[in-house]
Amino acid sequence: MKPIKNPNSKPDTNKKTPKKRLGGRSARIREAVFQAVLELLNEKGYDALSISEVAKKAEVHETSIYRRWESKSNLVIQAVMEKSNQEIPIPNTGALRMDLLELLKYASDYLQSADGNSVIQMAVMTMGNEEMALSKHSFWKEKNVHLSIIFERAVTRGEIHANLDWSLLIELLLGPLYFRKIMSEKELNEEMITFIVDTALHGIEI
Amino acid sequence: MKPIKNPNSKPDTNKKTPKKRLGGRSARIREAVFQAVLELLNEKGYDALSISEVAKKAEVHETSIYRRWESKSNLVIQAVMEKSNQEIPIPNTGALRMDLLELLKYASDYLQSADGNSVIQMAVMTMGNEEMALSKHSFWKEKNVHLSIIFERAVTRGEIHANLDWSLLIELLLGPLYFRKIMSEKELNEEMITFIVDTALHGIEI
DNA sequence: ATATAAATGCAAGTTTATTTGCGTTTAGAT
DNA sequence: ATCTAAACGCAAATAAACTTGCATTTATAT
Repeated sequence: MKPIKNPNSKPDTNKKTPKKRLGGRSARIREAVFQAVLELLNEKGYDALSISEVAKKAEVHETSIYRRWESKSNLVIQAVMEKSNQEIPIPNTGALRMDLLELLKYASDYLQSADGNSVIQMAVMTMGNEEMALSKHSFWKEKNVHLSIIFERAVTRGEIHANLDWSLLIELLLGPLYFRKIMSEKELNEEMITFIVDTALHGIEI
Repeated sequence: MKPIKNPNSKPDTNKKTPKKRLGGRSARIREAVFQAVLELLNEKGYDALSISEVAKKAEVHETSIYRRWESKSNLVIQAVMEKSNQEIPIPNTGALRMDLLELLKYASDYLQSADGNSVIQMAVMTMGNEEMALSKHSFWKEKNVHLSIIFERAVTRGEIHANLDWSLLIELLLGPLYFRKIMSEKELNEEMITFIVDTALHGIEI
């Protein structure tokens, strides 16, 4: 017999919220579904990705996906954000120029990988979504703070001025990579990286 | 993936080719549909946009849309590309720095408008689609060529070397704007534009 | 003006996406 | 070990997206 909710009952002030299941089968399904989403996203792009295909690839019933994630966009965003949560390795070569060359090499490889593709697609999808844009922004602020150590070390070594706005510099360095990746068919190669780093560093008067 | 039909493609040289109708009712419907697409794209975003809604808003039967544009993605990219086909006004102030400041100001305003939003969404949407990516790439190559006049004038004035790779420079200038627009909630302001232009110009040794 | 067939409208179809009801499995609590 | 209900699988229903055949309109060539 189905329990009937009494509309006159007092609101549940206790912390007796429904006990979510995070382990076991639920966790396995979550992983399998996210994995399938990322593979399909890279294979066919967001537009052509279908829930039923995800279900087939993850060997999960599609009803389960509909009930847990509500919509395709929500599902994809969850999958991509979890995947992109890995920390960026911060180079520490002892010289700013070399650090930046390594950083941009890493960023290029990433952008040209399946995961990088997904991250870009997700970033743009969330442009119109207030709530999801918030997560993305704070996510990027964290990355930004994380990258600042490169510039702090450079200040310590006396390579740059302490009052340099390094967040602007990061945008100047990474922006062109994203731009080329989105707009052009050209690869993100050594020549481009060198041009960006050297122009930027010379530009800020090193 | 579905075969893509491009209504804008030039008639081929074969004499037995069907004679396309470009004027009258066809043109009116085309305009009404594109207008509806752009409005709905800004209102609800790509994901939530449906052909039937477009048909209703444009007062056209949805069958006509399906037959002419084949797919949602194709329809949207055609509409956005036509809209973004307005030529970029090329500044001609007599000095490269001022030209670039004006160019980036224009690009910023555009990126922060409804149309700019659509263009970015489309650009990313088409990353996974071979055929559509081609249109986008040649579209951007044209823009690139169009922008080159700024640098040709600067060479004539002796402001930069003739062998400067200005397509790389364009990526360095515009990339950061796109990057901030996609990843951050910060506005594309004067400070950023000045930083980009001055760092770039100083970087390439003006 | 007339003829031709391209483009559209309309009324069906079909196929894919999404929801719902219900029985089964199982994570987490006692 | 046992109990409870969250999460799942399955089948069947509904809704939305897309297609097709045919009649009508109309852009364009003659």
